[in-house]
Amino acid sequence: MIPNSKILIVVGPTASGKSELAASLAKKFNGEIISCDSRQIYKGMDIGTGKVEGKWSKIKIGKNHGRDFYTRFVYKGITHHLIDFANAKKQYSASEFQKAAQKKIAEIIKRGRLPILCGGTMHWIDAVVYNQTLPEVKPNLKLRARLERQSADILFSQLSKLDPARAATIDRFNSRRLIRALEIVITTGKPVPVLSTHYSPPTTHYDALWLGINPPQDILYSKIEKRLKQRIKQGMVAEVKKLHKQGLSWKRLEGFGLEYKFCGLLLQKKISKDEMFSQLLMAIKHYAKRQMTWWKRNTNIIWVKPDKNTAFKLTKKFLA
RNA sequence: GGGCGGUUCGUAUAGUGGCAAUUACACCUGACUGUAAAUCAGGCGCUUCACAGCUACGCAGGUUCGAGUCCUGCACCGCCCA
Repeated sequence: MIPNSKILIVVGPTASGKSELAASLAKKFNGEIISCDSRQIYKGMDIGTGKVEGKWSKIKIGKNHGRDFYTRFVYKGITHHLIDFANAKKQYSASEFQKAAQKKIAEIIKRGRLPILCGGTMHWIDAVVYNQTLPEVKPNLKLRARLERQSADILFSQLSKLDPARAATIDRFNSRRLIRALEIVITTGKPVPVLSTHYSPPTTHYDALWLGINPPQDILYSKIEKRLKQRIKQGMVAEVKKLHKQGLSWKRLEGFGLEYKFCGLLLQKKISKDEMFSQLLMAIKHYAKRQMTWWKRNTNIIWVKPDKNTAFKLTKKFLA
C-alpha cells in the first residue's frame, strides 16, 4: 500500500444518489472528485448518463509550471476529474482510465486534498484501487474480427492449448473474454498474467474508505423510473440523435447500452416509444442488479444510508 | 340461435397418444484479467441427495396399458352468419 494515500470511494447502483453524496463529502472534507463512470467520460453524453450539471471553468491555482490556472470541470464548487473529456467516437479503455485516475489521485493528494472516487463502473474502480495488472496488449481489431467468426467452443479449445491456466478459470461461453485472452496470448506469446485482485484478504493499493449506498430495491426502482421520465423530458432522445448526426454509428450507440442503445433503436424506428420506455426501464434495473452483484462480494465496502450524516461520521473517523 | 377458432408454468407461445411438457421475455442467483451501461452462465410446479415421489395443460365425465393431445357435455373468450 502506498503510504499516506487516503482516498474515499463512493459506490452504489445507478440512481442511488452517489454523485450528490460525493459532492457533499468533497465540500465538507476539502476533496476533489474522480468520476469512475465509463460513459460520463464522453463529451456530449450528458442527459443519458446523468452527468452532474457541472461546467468547465478556469480555476486559479497560483503559479504552477508557468500557468496561473487550469480548466476544470466544476459542479457545486467541486472539481470533478475524468468526466466530460473523451471523444465518444473513440474507445476509452479500462487501462487508460486506470493510469489517468492513479495520476489524478497522486496529484490531488499532493495538493493536500482528499481524492474521492465516485462512480458505477465496477471494473474500472477495482482496476484503480487494487492496482490490477492489466496486460499491456492493445486491442487488435483485425485479430478480433477474425476470432469473432469462431464459436465460443472453438475459441475455448484454442485457449486451452495455448494457455491452460487461463482456460481453467475463464468463462468458456463468453466469446468476448475468450477473444481478449487469445489476443493477449497471441500477441505476447506468453500466458495471461495472473490477476492481482484480492477481495479477501482486503489489500488495496491505497488507504481507502469504501462507502456504499444501496437503497431498498423498491425505492431504487421507483427512483430509476422517475429519473427516466425526467430524462425523456430533458431531451434524452434528441441528445442521442445529435450524437448520431455527429457521426456515431447506430452500432456504436448500441454498444454504449441503456439510454443510447434504446434511443438509437427508437430513432431507427425499430421499436415504438412505449417499447423504448419499458425496455429501457427494465434494462436499467438489470444493470443496477449487476452492479450490486459485483459489490456484494467486496467486504471492504461499508454500506450506509443515503443520508450524509453516517458518511460524514465515518469519513471524519477515517481521516483522523 | 347457427358456424368456426381458442382456453398450457407471471406474460406470450410450442406441443395431435408416452410429457413435468417447447421457446422467448419477465423473475431469482451468479461470473467478470485493456469493449464493463458491455459480455456471459445457472435456476425457474411442489417435496427432495435423488435416475424417486406427488400434483399439473378451463371444468366434469368417457375411450385407452397410457390423454395436454381422441370422444361427449358444460363454462368462458374471439371472429363470422342470423
